[in-house]
Amino acid sequence: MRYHRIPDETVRRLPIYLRGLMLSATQGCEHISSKSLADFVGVNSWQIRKDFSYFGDFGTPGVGYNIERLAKEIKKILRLDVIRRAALVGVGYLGSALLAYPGFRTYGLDIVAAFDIDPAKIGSTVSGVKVEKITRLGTLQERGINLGIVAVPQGAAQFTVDKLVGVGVRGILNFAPCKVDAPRRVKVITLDIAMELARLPYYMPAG
Amino acid sequence: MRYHRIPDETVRRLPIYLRGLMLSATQGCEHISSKSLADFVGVNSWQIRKDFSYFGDFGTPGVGYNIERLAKEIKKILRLDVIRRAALVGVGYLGSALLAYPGFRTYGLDIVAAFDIDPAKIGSTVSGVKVEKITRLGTLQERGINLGIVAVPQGAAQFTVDKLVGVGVRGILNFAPCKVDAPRRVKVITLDIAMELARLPYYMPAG
DNA sequence: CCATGTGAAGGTATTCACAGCC
DNA sequence: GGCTGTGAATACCTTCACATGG
Repeated sequence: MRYHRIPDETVRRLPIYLRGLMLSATQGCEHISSKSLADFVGVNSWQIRKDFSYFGDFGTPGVGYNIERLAKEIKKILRLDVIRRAALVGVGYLGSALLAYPGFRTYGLDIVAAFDIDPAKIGSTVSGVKVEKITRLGTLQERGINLGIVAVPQGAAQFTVDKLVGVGVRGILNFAPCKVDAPRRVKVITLDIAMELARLPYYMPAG
Repeated sequence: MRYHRIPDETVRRLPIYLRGLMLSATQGCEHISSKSLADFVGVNSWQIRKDFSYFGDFGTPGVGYNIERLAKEIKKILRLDVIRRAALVGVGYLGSALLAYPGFRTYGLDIVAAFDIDPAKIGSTVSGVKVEKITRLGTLQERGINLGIVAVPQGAAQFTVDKLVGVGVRGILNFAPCKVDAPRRVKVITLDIAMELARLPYYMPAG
């Protein structure tokens, strides 16, 4: 089944696999079986094989998958093969935490610009990134930045998204706990942290 | 179809509905139609009606849903009808951001304790919560805390989860970018922020 | 007339089981 | 023997269409 559209759920898991592959690459092995990778990342081995089957034959029966080759392919599919430059809007507690977070580098993602509306913050440097006036968002395009991260209060979220869309951003990660609208050509992923915590009690049998 | 298990995907959406309902409650209306709620939260109206149908008849044909009654029911289903007390482990950038984040209160969730391993942080107060030595985790049970939030570096995540499980925590929100194991009676939700950003480029047509 | 609630249909994702290959 | 890749079976979720009720 070589040529097939990749299901969304598979795309969601690809970064997990990629992380697992990169980690096991540091341990000297050249190949990894779907079973070992399964133990590593917490996904069934048959699910892993099925997922990989959507985009080609990367495994060798009896041996496993070539770690480096597979990692490279996953990066290519996720379009992470080029370094991705992102801009952060909103340098509050959460924004500052994101600037300090080393995890983005794992995927070749880099937050290279930060914007805020608060004059007290503008001009300061947070985790090596200088905070700029929000009116300077217009410079994103010429700086090759097409990913936006929204970490502003709920009330400012739609306005911020509109601005980002206006300056050519193509993908937005929104941390504000609300629905935001954007043209279809711009992909928005909303990540509401409180919501995740909120569904935890449902799964706690009693008490 | 009155008595039916609620699908996981519906449970995932319940907090969205709850937020929408609480917000529209502040606008004076007593009832809301599935169509209006749909515009509000970004979910189809038929999906909303189907979701609500899993746990009872709350709507009145021709009128809509009673906002207060429905919100109360959703809270009950999610077990958010009692205030939930959570403990945070790891008061770094992300942990501090979580302590300052007002969004948890929306769902009746409250971070009432914080722990860290760094002597420089212990004893200090962050957003009104005193940072305690990690060895004091044993006091959670008597303080009625059964939710844990893990915001420690990857290398300390499994250790932290083990500790939390040991002191009777029943649900864990893990921000460390790795799989963590826990007994089946403890529900773990892992939220890897970088992973969400990592799948964004896939959906960006070109460039 | 308007909006809910729900069977039925359609689509998507997961799991299984095993043929095929190293 | 070990492990991949994949059709088939199953489970799950979404969408539709409309009967039912206020």
